[in-house]
Amino acid sequence: MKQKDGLSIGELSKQSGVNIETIRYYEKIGVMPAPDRSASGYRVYGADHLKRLSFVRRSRQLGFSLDEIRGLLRLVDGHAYTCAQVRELTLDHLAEIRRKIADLKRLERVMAEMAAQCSGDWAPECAVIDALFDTRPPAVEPSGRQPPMPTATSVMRRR
Amino acid sequence: MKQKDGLSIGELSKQSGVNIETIRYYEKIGVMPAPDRSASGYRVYGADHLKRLSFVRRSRQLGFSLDEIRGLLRLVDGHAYTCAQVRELTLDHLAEIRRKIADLKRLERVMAEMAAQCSGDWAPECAVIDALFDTRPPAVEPSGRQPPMPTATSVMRRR
DNA sequence: TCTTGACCCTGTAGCGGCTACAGGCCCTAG
DNA sequence: CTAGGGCCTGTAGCCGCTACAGGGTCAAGA
Repeated sequence: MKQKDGLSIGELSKQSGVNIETIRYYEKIGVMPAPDRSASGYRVYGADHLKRLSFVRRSRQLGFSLDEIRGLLRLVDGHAYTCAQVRELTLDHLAEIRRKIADLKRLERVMAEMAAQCSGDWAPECAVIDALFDTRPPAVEPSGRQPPMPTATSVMRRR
Repeated sequence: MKQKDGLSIGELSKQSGVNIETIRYYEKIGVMPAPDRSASGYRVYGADHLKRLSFVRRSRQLGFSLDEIRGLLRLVDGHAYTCAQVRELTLDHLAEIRRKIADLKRLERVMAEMAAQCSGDWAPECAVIDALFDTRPPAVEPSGRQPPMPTATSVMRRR
């Protein structure tokens, strides 16, 4: 029953580096097209699916949101994109990345200053805590509203 | 019925700069203690609540997760923290921020290179799209698993 | 005194981008 | 014929909020 280039979802997952559950999720939200099914209902993918999924993965790694990726794919699918359109999306995204870097650098400076106040000895009063309890408007004012700020804990959980 | 220092949730919100809904959320998840209630069931806050909420707000702005903030507050509440403990949390967090900056700088470089390839003229083939379709492992390998990557769309929605 | 409107209450559902089940079916090797 | 791996659907959870719906309360003005 195996057709040429017919990949199971597991094979597609391995070749693309995208989680099986994520592939199904992409299908559900319309980022990936629904593939053919085998007689028993298994998804069967072709080379085009692999190509598209790689596109999605790479775009995600570059920080594009799924919504932006949908936009890019719409352009590509319609063969109706101009280089200028794509360039604009790219530059928008680049600006966004630079804004985030600037925000994080401000954070870095404040945190480093706080840590520097800290002797490291035991002490009942701590400069960091004092600084955090300081109710004055903090030195770090993000350039926009701050993004969800993806939590150092996600990393801490990881270790 | 107004007791001295008795703040309504709306007043607390204004003075702390934290959204009303967010204050109630903090109470629900145990970051803020449940305050007294007026006869009619309204929350009544005191100066200590304002202080604590400011602490939370400031810590959030510095990128601490609510889980980390809970940790800090536990130390503070127990009066059992050593400066060294706090310092360690701070330095962990600082390292995390620096990691994110490094990741974003890699992104910035790749995106800038892609955009530079782009003439901006109309063209049926586009360097950016080509680069995204490139299935080779991308030049940008985040140092850990990449965080949720809080989407440029949240910004685009904003405008 | 009554009415208006601002405030407050609880509870639930939604966002993005997955991940992790539960409870099943299918397929192949031993 | 059985064990195990894969696959299927559907739902619930993660974080840190935000936005309702559908009520109760309170103070100022007519």
